[in-house]
Amino acid sequence: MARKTGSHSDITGPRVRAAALRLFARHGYAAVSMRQIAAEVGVQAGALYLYTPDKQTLLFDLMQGHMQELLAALAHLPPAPPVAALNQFARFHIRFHLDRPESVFIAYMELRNLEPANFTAIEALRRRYEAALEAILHAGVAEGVFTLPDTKLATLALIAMLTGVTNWYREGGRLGRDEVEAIYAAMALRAAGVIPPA
Amino acid sequence: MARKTGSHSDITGPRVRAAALRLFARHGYAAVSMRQIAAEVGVQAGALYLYTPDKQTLLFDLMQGHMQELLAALAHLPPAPPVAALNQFARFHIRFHLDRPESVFIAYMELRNLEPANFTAIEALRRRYEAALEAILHAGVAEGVFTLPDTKLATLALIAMLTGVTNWYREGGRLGRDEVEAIYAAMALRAAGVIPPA
DNA sequence: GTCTATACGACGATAGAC
DNA sequence: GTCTATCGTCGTATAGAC
Repeated sequence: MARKTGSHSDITGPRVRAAALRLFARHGYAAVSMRQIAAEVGVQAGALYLYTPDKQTLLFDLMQGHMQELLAALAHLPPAPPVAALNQFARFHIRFHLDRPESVFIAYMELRNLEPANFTAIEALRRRYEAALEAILHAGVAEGVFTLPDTKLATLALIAMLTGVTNWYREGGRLGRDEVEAIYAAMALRAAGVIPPA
Repeated sequence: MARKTGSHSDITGPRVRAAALRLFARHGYAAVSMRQIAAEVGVQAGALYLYTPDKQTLLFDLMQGHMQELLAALAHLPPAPPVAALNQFARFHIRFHLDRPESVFIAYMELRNLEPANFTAIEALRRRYEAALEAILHAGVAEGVFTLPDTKLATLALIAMLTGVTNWYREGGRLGRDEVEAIYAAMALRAAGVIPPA
């Protein structure tokens, strides 16, 4: 807040993205103006265009970054047999999403505000994530440990259920993150037809 | 399209709401202008204000109407023991939501665009719906037919799973509505810890 | 790298003619 | 009941000073 001029290109860029993330998540892409983002960062509106060619690209970069981070983190999960893999996937999904409520909100709600070419790119990333879960379900059905009439539909149903956690979870609430993770993972396993050991 | 003037108050009102519903669902409340709605109806922008005091009220009326319709339809389900009641609820939820994809989309995505007082009113209606499902789950746990560590959390997880159907279902796709209903209901029952008879 | 100033159009909403 | 015309504001994006 001290100096008003000078060289800040390496820190102002991330701050622009952070402000856009917060504001888009809270009010929605269409409802947020470039002037608001600039005010949040502490610069004038015109200065934003040093860091992004336009508002649409700002949205796309946030969404693409989120999806790439998600896929990169997913790739670090160790291989496991189907039941353990589904349990691991569910817990990973809950944890990852609870860590980034704002990015998640944008990734799911602002799809329709992407221009066609950008939408296609994000959809492709989303499908790669879904394919990872479907592979687990498919393997489990093949091994006879899951009971699922349709792995494609089950994939979408499970992801919707797990992602729903972001609609209500609040830090410091009745349940801790580990408890929430455990309960959701157990429900996911049961939904897949696994009878739990206990 | 024929006559440009005359008395239309009884049909123009519903047409305004229908146009707003379609446009809000497709592009989002904040991204839709009163001029666009007017163009869709075939009147000038100023004429819309004969049917709604402002844009915000238009959104609120759509959401409130949707939730009231949902609760009214829910109230017509016959009483049943927990397992049958959950099966019936899941099928009802899927069917109702597939019948109104646009209203559903708005009801879930435009909450943040409601002014505080309107938000509170819609939230109260949503909670009444959730309470109906939780009552079923609670009764089932009490009778020992459901295995759920937390009925509140399970309520939200199940609703998220079931509502997710609207994200991908398209008329004329691979699966018919009855099949989708059956598969989701079976997954909901299993997630609640019911071991299916088959 | 950030500022001020501005171009130009669209916004929600209203007033008054018909 | 709908129109045209308009108010005041705000939108994205750009130009040029420093």
